[in-house]
This record gives sequence, C-alpha cells and structure tokens, in this order.
Amino acid sequence: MDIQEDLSKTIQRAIAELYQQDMGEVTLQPTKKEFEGIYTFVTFPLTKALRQAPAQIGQSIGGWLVDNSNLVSSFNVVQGFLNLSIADTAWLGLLGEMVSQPDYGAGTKRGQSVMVEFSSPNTNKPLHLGHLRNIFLGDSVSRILDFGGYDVTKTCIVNDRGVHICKSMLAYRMFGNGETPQLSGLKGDHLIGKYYVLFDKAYKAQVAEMIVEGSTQEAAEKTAPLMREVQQMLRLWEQGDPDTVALWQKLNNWVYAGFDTTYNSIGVGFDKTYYESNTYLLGKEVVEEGLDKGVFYRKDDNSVWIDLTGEGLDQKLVLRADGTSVYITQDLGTTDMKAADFRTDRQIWVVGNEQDYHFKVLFAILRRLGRPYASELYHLSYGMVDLPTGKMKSREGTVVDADDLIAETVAAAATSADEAAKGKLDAFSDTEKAELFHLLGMGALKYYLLKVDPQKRMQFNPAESVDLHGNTGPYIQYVHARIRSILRKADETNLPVGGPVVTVALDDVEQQLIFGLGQFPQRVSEAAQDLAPSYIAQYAYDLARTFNQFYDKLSILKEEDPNKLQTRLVLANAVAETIKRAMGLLGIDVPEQM
RNA sequence: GGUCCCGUAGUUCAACGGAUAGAAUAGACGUUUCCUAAACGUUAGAUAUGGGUUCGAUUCCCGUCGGGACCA
Repeated sequence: MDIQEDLSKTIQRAIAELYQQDMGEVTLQPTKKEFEGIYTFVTFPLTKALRQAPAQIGQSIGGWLVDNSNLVSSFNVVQGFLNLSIADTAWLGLLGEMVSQPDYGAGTKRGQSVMVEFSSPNTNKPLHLGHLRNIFLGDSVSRILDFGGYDVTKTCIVNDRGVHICKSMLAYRMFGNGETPQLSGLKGDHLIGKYYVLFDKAYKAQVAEMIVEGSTQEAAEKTAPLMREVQQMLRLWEQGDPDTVALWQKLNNWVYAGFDTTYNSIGVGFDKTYYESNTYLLGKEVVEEGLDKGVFYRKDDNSVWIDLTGEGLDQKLVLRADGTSVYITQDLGTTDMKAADFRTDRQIWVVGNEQDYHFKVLFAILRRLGRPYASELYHLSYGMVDLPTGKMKSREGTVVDADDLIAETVAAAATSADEAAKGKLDAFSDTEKAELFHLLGMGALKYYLLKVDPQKRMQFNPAESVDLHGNTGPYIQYVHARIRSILRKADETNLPVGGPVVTVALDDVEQQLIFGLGQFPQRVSEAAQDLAPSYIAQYAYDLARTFNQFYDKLSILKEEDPNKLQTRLVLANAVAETIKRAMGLLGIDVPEQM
C-alpha cells in the first residue's frame, strides 16, 4: 500500500464525483509543519476548470474524503491548500507492510544493463580530493541504480600510457637509484608521483636556463632536452621497446598496488578495469565508417572532421593530418567496445564539468553515426572541489592528497568520537575502536561530499568535514547506533522486538516517522532517475532527525502500554533498517554501537 | 569572440512553478534522578540585479553584474 498514491487516486475520484470532471493525475506535497495535516493538495490549478474559488474546492473535496474514504481522518483548508490528516489505521497498515518486505525500497528488476565509468585516474600521480568526489559519486550512483533494479557494471578506464607516465619513467631512470615501494616504504602511487614532480622541477630548471641563454619560453619548452627525451621514450614505448615496456610495467604495477590500497580503504571496487594502453588505438575504424557514411569529411591536408554547427557545436577534428588519433577518436572506439562487451543499454560517465563540451561532442557524433545506444549516454558532470583557501592547484602544491585526507579524517574522527563517547566505548578492543573510527571518518567524508548537488562547485572545509554534529554522516550513524542499542536492551529483557504491528493511537511524531519511512521507495526511484546521491543523503538525514525528535518526545522501553511499546519497537527497528539501507546507497556503513 | 555551468542567512548546503524560502554551522537562551545529551527545543539572520510569462517565480524566458569552465 502506498498512502500517497491511494490518496491521490481517491482525490481524483472525489473530483470526478463532485464535479464530473477528470483532472488527471493529482500531485500532493507534504504539509508544512505549521499546519495540521500530513499531505497537502493544492487546489489553485483547478479553479478555472471547476469554476469555483480555491478554498471552496478544498472544503468540498476535504468533506468528501472524510465521508467516503477511511484513509483521511480530518482536514483543514487554508486558502487554496487542502491539508489532510491520515487515519492511524492507514499508518499502521503501511508500517506493517513495510516491515514485511525484506528488500523494502528496492526497484523491480528491469533487465536493463547500465555501465557506470568513474575514477579513471592517470598513473603518474596519486589520487586527490577531486578524485574522491568522483569516486564516491560513481560508487553511490552504481549502488542506487543497482538497488533501483538495473544491472550495473562499474568500470574504470586507467590512463596508463602517454607523455605523463613517460615523464615519471624518465625521472625514475635518472634519479631513481633502484628505489622501490618496499625499500622506501612509500605507497607505489606516491612514489611515482614523487618522480613526476622531480621531472617537472628538472624540466623547469632546464627551460629557465634556456631562456637566460636567449630562447623564448615557447621554444624552450618545446626543445628542452628533457622534453625531447620524453618524446623519444614515448616513441620507444609505442614501438614496443623491451626495456621501455618493462620499466613502464614495473612502475605502473606499483601505482596499481597503491590505488588498490586506497580503493580498499574507502570500500570501492570495479567490475571491469580497462587500460588505455589496450584501447588507445581504437576508433580509427569508426573514422573510416564515418567517412563512408558521409558523416565525416576529409580536408585537403588529409585531416578528418565533423561539422556539428547544426547542433550548436563547432567543427571538430576527429583524425589529425598525419593520421594519428585525438582524444575523441579513442572515446568513439571505447564507447563501442564497452557497449559490445557488456551488451550495455546505457552508459554513464562520471567526469568533471571541464569536459562538458567534450561529451556533448562525443554524444553528438555517436548520434550522427546512428548508434542504437546513442540516446542512452549520459555525462554525470560534477564541479570542482575548492578549499577554504581557494582552488586546488598542483603547481602551487595545494592539492589535497586522498590518502592523507583519509588518514587525517579518520584521526580527527577518532579524537572527537572518543571524547564524545564519554566511556561508552570502554569495552571496545583497540581493533574494534580502530574499525569504528574508520567507519565514522569515512561516513563523515563520504556524506560531506555526496550531500551536495554534483553540478555545483563545492567548498571542502576539512574541519567541517569531520564534524559529528548537525547534517553529517556521523549524526545519522549515531541514530542507527542508538536504535540498535535500544533493540539489544529490549531483546535482553524479552520484549517483543520482532512482533507484529498492533493497533494503537499514534502520536504526531510517530506518524511523521512512518510517513518518512513511506517516502523511501519514491526517493530511491527519484535518485535513480536523476542519478542523485544527494537525494538519498537528504532523505537519510531527515529520517534520522525525525527519529531524534521521536526519541526525545516518547519513550520506547519505558512505555507502559504494551501495545504501544510493541509498535514502537517495530517502528524503531524499521527506522534503523531504512537508515542502514539508505546509507548503504551512499557507500556508508553504520555502527551497531558508538 | 563563441558555448556551457553556478550566484539563496556571516559560512556550508536544501527547496516537482505553490503557503510565512527549509536545514546545518557560527551567535544568544533553555532541556538530563528517565531507552546513548554524539541529542532535543527557543531565538535572530538570505533569494546578486532589471524586466517578462501567471492566480502564484528561488525555480521558466530575456538583459545586466559577479564567479568558474570549455571551444578555436
């Protein structure tokens, strides 16, 4: 039973009977808290068709509902707003139904397969804060779609080849002295990142020197010996030179080991990892196909282009005059490949908004080529993460490293949680404590990055991100722990934890809580529709907050009426389960105790 | 030059075209012999700007001003 849907249909019937008109789907909104009622029906839109004042329509429909439906217990009308209260029996019926569904909130299986691509790092440096927003978004969207009934494949395309990694390779060859992650104790990705920075320093010094000797900036940057060596290394790699390839493999493997450590610590994984070294030559046959179909055209210099001015875009190069690929050429090939590999109906890319234009072009080209999946491609674009001090800039060394950030967040969570616990954790072993603090730190971090609309550029305030109070992950985690604690106590004293819902009179706040639980399936489906983890974050917070109000106002274990006690236990349990599930969709675990 | 995104309390974020624009945090005040006060309550505080569309605009449209990104 879905109260909202039933109510909406009942109102349609009321209009049909009272006015002999069919107004189609009617929408309801939650009643503002200053007014009595839980659902509100707005009558303004009906005034023209029904030729009646808004308030009068409200009175008529409200009266009809109370007389003819056992769903509505009372109503009031404020201007054009018809506020409806729902009968306790309906709430209890809803609660009973919810707790009987083991996968409450899950969407029905659609047999549609979706591929979500995210993270997609370069292999020349470690992950940073921006990647974390990307990864948490991609992971959460995957979980939401999966829960919403899609078959999800999580993919990552590792950018493991090119100039960037050659820079690290060259610097390692020059300055490495056989350093390894084992010898230095550095994580592999950090080790390679170090050499990338070393290259940059040496290269800049060289350029500066050349400028002193009379070269222009541009010429110096192009012709510096170090840059030439990098270019040479890339050529050797492309030719398959054994030494170069061996070095490349060794360094990349260190990086992968480093990334895996990070992924493990944040609880994220992929179903399929692609390597650009295997895919970077793809796409050339797509160019041929496009030329055959007349979608692309060749210029006199032999370069190949597409004219997208009709779509409000530009003319776009798809193959250089010398026959080499550009970025988009590859993407054409890999998109085809991904669609074929997993018979994917739909592809989603989680990529920063600086690539908005690139994806518009990519999708436009695939549409022109007549790809059957072309209408199901989506760029989940997100804004940059700024620091309170301004933009993160790698050149200025203000980039926040992901591993450092995770470690600091967990450490900060440990300090404040230990303090806030006031002895509640005394029975915990050191390992248990460490696990809890990690869970809280990750909860804080993930929630902080996911509660914001992806499209918006956001500010990351380290102090705020580990806060345990207010609209935060730990606030919600706390509610779960609180409920679990009550349920454990109830269990110990043989109270009916798993009992059925019994008929009782409900308090307002109990109705609010059931109302909140009832919203879950809809919110999940909206989040899946809009690919919006922030909806789920907001939902979990609202539910947790309502529970705290309930907790403050009414007692569970000390309730004397056994029927009320039993219903409250069912209710509390349902809230804990739903919080756990909602947080799970954000990739956040919840503790049994904290 | 062209295209795209974003402007909401001091700050960080919400708001299918709906009521007196919600939260959090920072500030002021209050609540615990009672299930976890990591909580709850009270209070003060905001739609960048000028038009338009309509019963009604933070939301949609046009312009201006700010912030950011991309394309050649």
